[in-house]
Amino acid sequence: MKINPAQVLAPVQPIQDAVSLVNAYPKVPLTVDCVIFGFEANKLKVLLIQSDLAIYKNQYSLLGDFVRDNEELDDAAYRILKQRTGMNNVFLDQVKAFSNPTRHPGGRVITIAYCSLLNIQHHALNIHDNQLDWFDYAAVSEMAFDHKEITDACHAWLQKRIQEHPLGFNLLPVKFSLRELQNLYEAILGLRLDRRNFRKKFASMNLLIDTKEMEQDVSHRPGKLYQFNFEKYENNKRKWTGIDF
Amino acid sequence: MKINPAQVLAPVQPIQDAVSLVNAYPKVPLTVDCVIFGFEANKLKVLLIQSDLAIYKNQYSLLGDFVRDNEELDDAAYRILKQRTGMNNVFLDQVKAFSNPTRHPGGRVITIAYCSLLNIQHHALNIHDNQLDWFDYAAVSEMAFDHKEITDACHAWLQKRIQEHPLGFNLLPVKFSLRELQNLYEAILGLRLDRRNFRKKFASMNLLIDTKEMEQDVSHRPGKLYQFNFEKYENNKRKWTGIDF
DNA sequence: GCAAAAGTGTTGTCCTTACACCCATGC
DNA sequence: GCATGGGTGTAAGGACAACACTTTTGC
Repeated sequence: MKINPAQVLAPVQPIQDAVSLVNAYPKVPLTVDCVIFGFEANKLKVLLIQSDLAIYKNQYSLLGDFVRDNEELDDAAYRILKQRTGMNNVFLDQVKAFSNPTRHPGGRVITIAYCSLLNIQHHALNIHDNQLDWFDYAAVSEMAFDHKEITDACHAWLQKRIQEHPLGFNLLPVKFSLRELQNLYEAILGLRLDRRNFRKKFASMNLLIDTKEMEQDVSHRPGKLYQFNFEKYENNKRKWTGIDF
Repeated sequence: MKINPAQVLAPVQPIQDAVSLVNAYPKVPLTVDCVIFGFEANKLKVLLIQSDLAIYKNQYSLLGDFVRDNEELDDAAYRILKQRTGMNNVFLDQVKAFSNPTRHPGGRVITIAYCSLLNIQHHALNIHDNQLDWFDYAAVSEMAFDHKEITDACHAWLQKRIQEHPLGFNLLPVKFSLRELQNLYEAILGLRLDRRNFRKKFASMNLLIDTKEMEQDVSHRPGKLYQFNFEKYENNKRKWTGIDF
């Protein structure tokens, strides 16, 4: 881009009317899309809906909606989550904006992707719509729009986050066994972890509360059930982790 | 939100015309804002411009612009960067979308924040506009719009990222001394690091190339100059870092 | 020779990894 | 009693934190 020196050096006229300035901006359709992860049968699951667009017949897409007038992005994502799952107080975090001009067949639509984690067994979970289904994340290879790309980005985000923050507990019941927790990490990270070292690691954190309860209805020796001590975690977060790359 | 069961169970009519669907979406003005960091005199700097809005007279704001029709967000951010600094090939990464409906006095504007890192001494750096200035990040307490919040979010993002990825080199000349590198980390992280351990850490990574050159024009014993070996880094990235929170 | 920063090693502690056996329960 | 996973300890190696003195250069 060539810069016109006269223009650069011209005295700046303050803009009196911010409203007319904003009205002169081009406007774009904006949506949020929620990548809703669950965990069941030792698999990471993702909640998808049959696409309602004819050109994506028989394909599935993320749960999304356009952003309403004066609606915060976080609120829009919560609205979708609540509407589709009936649940409140669900983990939700903004991940990334996707803006490829050809990502939507109806023309340019920019979307903000959110990652949500919820407990599939939660009593409040209420999947109303028979177009909705849980899919194995690992088995989903094709989706409508660029939703596969968005889902993969959220999965990568989750892999990294789960190592550094106690997010994973959102995918489990409030009370869980160490085996469930380890299976969760293994499913998300796609690797096997040493059982003794895994348990030692969590024991040394001192962030698991022993509920004094045991697993029920398992066909083997029942394990202890724990709760995560979010309060203690929040009070002891540290910031410096050390340079490492 | 109350769900109407009749509506839920009604057979889904595939939408034939994606274009008219998208045309029915509400549209919002969308901008990108670049938090451009530099490093000089052992301070983290941020490049700001005098606000052109009358209500923010004498305040400074980030470099931003609206997103053009069919323009990718990344491209919009690069365009702003190139236009304002004259530089290409600058580090740039999307950080977060900000959507508070009252963040812009002219009405609702959603913005996508980008973090950019550049070398203030780079020969190609060409600050055309006399409304533009570098400010100490630590000394900026007030900015137009929600730009202080955005800048702080990018700073927090940078603090975390610099510990895990070799971003910091973008703020330094291609050839730099270990002292410069350590000063950079200390400025960004806001803490003091042990010099011997810092040097040992980088030595043990084997990612610094000894240029066999020395600092010039310093009033003390000159240090060796190094380059970062980006190629080797890219080929040896590892993914598992261990659970730690 | 003095000021300023470069350059360098060791030790103790902690964390991580690898690895194997007995125990409790359901069937 | 057998299958299944629960629960546990140790030793070696690697990373990190703390710490002080000599060297080189400009002035």
